[in-house]
Amino acid sequence: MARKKTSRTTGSEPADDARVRRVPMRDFTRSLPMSLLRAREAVMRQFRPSLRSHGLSEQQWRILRALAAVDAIEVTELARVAFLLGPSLSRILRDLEASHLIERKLAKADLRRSVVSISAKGLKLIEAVAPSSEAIYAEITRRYGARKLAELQDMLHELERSLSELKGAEEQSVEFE
Amino acid sequence: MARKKTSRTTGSEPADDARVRRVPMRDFTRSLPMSLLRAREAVMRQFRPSLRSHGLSEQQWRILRALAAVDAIEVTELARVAFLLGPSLSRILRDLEASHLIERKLAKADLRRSVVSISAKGLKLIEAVAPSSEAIYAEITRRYGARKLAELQDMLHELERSLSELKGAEEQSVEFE
DNA sequence: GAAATATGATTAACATGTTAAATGAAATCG
DNA sequence: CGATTTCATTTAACATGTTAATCATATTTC
Repeated sequence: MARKKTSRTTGSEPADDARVRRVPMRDFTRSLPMSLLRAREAVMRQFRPSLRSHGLSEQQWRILRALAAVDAIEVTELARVAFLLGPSLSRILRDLEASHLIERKLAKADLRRSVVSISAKGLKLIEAVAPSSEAIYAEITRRYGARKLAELQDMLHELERSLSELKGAEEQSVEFE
Repeated sequence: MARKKTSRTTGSEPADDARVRRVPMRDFTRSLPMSLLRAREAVMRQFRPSLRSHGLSEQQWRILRALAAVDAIEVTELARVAFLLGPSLSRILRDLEASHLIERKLAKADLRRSVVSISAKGLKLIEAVAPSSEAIYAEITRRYGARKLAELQDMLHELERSLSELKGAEEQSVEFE
């Protein structure tokens, strides 16, 4: 029974008991998801200008880098390593193919599958972007500390690992609705 | 063993045997942005089913929680604490208001600003979601370890802090084009 | 005080995230 | 075999991310 709307008068300072949080929870600005989101944004903010100057989105860059590390790869596996959902990947591959940065062909053993590889043009683009990308990464490492960075990565992977078996607490208790 | 692009007359690429990576870079699947992305996804995967069962998106939940902690807040400040861009926030507030989960009024001192607060219905929703949310957070803490979790948070904040002054390495060298 | 400028919020346009449905091909069942 | 089921990918629909543009109000400048 919040009575905040009753005071549409000038007094933004309510005369009632409102004004303090009514539902005590952890300070969400310090929650783990928020910390991870902000940290990631702080990192990506460093890379985006460089990528953008080459006309690449963060996701396109992930895909090209994944492709540069292999000869060819199936779409499903590419989704896994680039950490993209199928529909997003499908659209981005369509555009990358139209830009001639990648190439596709059907897997002859299984016509449902298609196999993707990076083109010469795509490789050139990576070669153009890589120096600044590496320089930025080096500067981040320098600022934060190489040892600390490695430790952070270990802790992040351990977090991932420790949650990998969990199945989303009580959705079972509601999923029948 | 498919050597797919041997027949390309791209010229610029040497005729070396493809199939291995040609552009040596760090393994991007272990890059800091990817580690942060995967860790965050592993965490959010735990919360999403519960939120979804109450018809809430992750962003809507962030907004409601931010509003529950204050009496009222201006849109710009809300964007800052909920870590959302203006346009996203604008759309979500429109929908939350239509659902009567929040209320808005103009700031009388400055008619450009609007002030948002959570409604009684919104508070009830938070009270309904909070228990499972807290339980999930507790389980994550239990699995990963409370001390380790606190340490991880510290390291994430320090990463954020150490990058806060950086301005995006060499976009200056390209931004005039 | 009127014109110019700056600011807060929204809208526009397009890319991506996300879930469900559709499509086409392979595998399995009968 | 033929029907059904499973699987890989795409398409559809809608929410959100992201940058630019717009709109209304405030502030500044002259």
